[in-house]
Amino acid sequence: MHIATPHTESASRPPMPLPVPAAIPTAARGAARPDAGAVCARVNESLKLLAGSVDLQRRIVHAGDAVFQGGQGFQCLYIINSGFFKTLNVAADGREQVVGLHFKGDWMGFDGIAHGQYGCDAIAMDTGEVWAIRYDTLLLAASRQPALLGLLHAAMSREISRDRDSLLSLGTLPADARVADFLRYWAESLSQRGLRADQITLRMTRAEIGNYLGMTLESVSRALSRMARSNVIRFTEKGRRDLCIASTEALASFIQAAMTPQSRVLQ
Amino acid sequence: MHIATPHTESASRPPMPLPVPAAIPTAARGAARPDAGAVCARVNESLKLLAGSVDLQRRIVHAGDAVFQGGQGFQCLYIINSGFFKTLNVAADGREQVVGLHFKGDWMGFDGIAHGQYGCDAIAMDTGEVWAIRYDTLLLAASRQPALLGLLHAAMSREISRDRDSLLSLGTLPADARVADFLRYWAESLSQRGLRADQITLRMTRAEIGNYLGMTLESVSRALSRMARSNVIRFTEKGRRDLCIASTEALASFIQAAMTPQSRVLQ
DNA sequence: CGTTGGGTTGAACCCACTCAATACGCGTGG
DNA sequence: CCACGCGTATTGAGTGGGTTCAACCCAACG
Repeated sequence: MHIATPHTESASRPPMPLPVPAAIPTAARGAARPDAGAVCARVNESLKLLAGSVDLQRRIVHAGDAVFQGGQGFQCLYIINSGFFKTLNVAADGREQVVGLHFKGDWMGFDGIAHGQYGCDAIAMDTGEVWAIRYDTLLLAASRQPALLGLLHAAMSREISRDRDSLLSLGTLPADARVADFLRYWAESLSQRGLRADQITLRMTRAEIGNYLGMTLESVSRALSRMARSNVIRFTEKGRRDLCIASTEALASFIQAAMTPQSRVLQ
Repeated sequence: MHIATPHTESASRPPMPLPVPAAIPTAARGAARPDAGAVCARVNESLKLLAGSVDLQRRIVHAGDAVFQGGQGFQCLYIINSGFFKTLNVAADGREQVVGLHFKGDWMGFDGIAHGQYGCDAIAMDTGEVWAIRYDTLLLAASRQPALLGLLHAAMSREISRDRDSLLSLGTLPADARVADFLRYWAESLSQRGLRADQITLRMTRAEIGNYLGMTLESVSRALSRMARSNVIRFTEKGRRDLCIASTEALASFIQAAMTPQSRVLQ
């Protein structure tokens, strides 16, 4: 695989540098992960900026409420101020799948911009607050305050990156590793919002988790049981939806171990 | 791989406080698919608008060339004027997967906006031409010509929708159906660009297709063989990478048949 | 020619699914 | 209070779809 030559252009403007390094080491590729504190600060700054400069409508939602539904006419983007949300994609033949999990500071509804109507359902997983911002109003405000445009584009860009990470996980990891990676992602999202990440309460049933990860609820249950047996996680006495993560290193090594064929050492 | 329905919604509350139509019929959800002619017109209009109002650099690439690479500093967005491209996502531990296929009129590089560096590799699958547009220059031009912003946002929105459709396919379809759906998507993309969609030449090896669809190259080969045996596709005499699609209806019914458990009727 | 990369097909294995039984927590109503 | 139903979770047994390993074919190419 060799880099394209910046072809000699006829009507090329003089100052147009295209820096293309010859090779990028694999280690440096995934290194773009910012630390939790910085992300937390960015989230709060963004929310403050939005609240101070755009006309928005606050909305309280409860578990099971739909913020919007697929097929509904697009008008608003939604920013999460608090709570946990999932987006549900539905195919024409009825297949449906959870395709995204969303936390404080995340935006929802981007898929409505192109088609004029939302492409999936956004469902609250517990009580929370979302800010509805009319897309046209946002664009108007952004023309006077370019920082708003930066927020919008960064949020869309992050969404695309995240979806591709999900694709990578779905396509290359076995079931146990997918479940572990799901917990890692959830914990990382919490810690990036300034919440404690060692003790997390899943807001989804095993069936929902399995749907999100492309497997059955039994496989999810077995994976969690194996992780508990390996002391990677520990269930609290409150129920089987609250669990403690011993250490992120243990999680990572469990994922790595689950990827090798001869794992399944202890059931 | 059949998944239990995630709609648990046990906590259904009477009020439903949002301006949400009570129920959206499943048939109306996926009905947002515009016809091929309209898409083709939109693509050409967009390219013309861009070429006429933004400072861009044309670049010729050949099969295997990288337009940009993950980890490289973000500066430009790339619009495809001709050719076929794939985007490759690479995890920190070395796993890599094709996460997107891109055709004329598509944009690439969105994932670089948020993190300041690209998150995946963009590779040409044959000879083609991309237009490089500096992101800051584009924003500047958009401030005087809001239509440019509309193009950008629509392209990002479509990218997000497309990624979610991929997630749905990976998570809910068995191997044979995924391969068939891949062909359907490819043919649809061609027809939306005004190219003939009944006779397509795959620009990927079986291994690449399998990687994109989360399966092995042998499974891809077997799936294609079964489709050929079922007269859903037909290989041309030129080689095993060119094939004819008998009819889109046959493709759709093959996908549907592959989803039911008791398929595998004829080997 | 021999070599190499891509593709197909068969056989055996195994991970994840299906089916099933059991247990647990919770709200409801007798 | 307990009984009951319901949704959820766990675990086992058996099956099957997809993988792994292998052999083989074919076209391109030096």
